[in-house]
Amino acid sequence: MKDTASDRPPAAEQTKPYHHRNLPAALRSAAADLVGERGPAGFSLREVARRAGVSHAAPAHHFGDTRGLLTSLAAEGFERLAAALAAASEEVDPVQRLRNCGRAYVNTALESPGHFAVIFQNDLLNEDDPDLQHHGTEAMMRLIESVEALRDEINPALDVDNAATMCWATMQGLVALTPTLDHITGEQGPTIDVVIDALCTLMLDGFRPR
Amino acid sequence: MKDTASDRPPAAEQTKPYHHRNLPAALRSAAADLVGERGPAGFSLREVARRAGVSHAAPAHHFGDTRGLLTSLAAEGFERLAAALAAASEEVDPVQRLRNCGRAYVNTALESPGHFAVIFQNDLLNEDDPDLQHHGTEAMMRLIESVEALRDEINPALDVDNAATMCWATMQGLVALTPTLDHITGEQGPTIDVVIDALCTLMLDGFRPR
DNA sequence: GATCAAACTTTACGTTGTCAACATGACGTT
DNA sequence: AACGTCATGTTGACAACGTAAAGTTTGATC
Repeated sequence: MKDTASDRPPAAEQTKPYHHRNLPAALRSAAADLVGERGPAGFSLREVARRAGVSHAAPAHHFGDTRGLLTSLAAEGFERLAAALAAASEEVDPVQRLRNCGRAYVNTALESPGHFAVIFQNDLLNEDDPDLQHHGTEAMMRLIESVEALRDEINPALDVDNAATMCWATMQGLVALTPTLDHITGEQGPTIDVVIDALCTLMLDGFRPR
Repeated sequence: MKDTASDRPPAAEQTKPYHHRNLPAALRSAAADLVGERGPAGFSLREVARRAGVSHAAPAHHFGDTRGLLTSLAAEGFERLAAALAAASEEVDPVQRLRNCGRAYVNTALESPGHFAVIFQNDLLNEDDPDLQHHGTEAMMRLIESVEALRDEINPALDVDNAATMCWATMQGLVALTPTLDHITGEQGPTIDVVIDALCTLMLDGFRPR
């Protein structure tokens, strides 16, 4: 029964902190997989523990409770988003830069479906968690910077906060609704890429002075 | 114990079908309240039954299981949305009409938070439910009709499906994200009404020919 | 090498969703 | 009017879940 935990004594690649090399990350990963497969409703702390190969009470020592784990997952999602937006912001042309941000948002969401399925579900999260707020504001700031660059380029009167909120809401709405709308209209909706580009064009035009 | 169910023998307004005058509707109402209070994660079949004053297994006879009840709730949400969009579509000016639809969407969402909290959570719903699909397509058709009217007025080349998807995604994204964004940015975000009107203006301008 | 705290397991308890069995009321048929 | 039938609602049971408490193992530090 106990050889399973000791059959790999060497393989010291990382500074294996304790028994498990990195349980919190493993649990986050398993949680992301599970939520990605079954959605937030199909999530179960015990199932996550099972997939990580630990007992059902192990997660509590790192995340406290279910909300703690999902909050950590959401924070990681914001972290990935912030990184993707930062990478997309290397483009010098402000117009192209915002378009890159739009693509980066949707790509990140599609690559991390488990993270983005919980990111805006406040009833599942500890909204006051410092990590969550930190990475959330970081992502928002990346977007705001891109909108500011756009303002400086095409329209000094552009309301940055307003425009950034519109961008974010539009992107997230698109990500969240596309499957439902496809199903409602009979799997026949327009491709998400097409809608994204159309939306970016529409917003960029709209942000210009009259 | 049994007088509570028989203290109102007359008052035969509706053709009270059986014991309870209308349990399915009462359960939907209780479910909407509960989801509105605690979010989908705080939902519980037994708690809903408790609030409706019936035993914990009563809902199963009408909705099968939890998914069945939430699916019915979502269908009712789409029904309300379709009705609101229909009312908003009485405006004759196509531009003002679409703006009305935007306001109607957000108002309906704010008036029925429980319904809209589950409407796009596919992991909670039976996506193939006939009622859900019926009212969902009905709502979508109302929106498409308004976009068609706009196309006929301002731009014959407008891609209606694309534009309608953009409108819907934008509105829902706004409704879903506003609380989170407010919290992230420190309760300081722009009012939702302002963002809505700005978004409508932006879209309407964007839908015009170059 | 003994000690201590962190990491993990085990056990236990209350709640939940769902199922089967049961009771009750309404309605049509004869 | 009696009866059978089915929809309606209740009761009891069971496995899975989240969480807390107590116990066990492991790594680090003195």
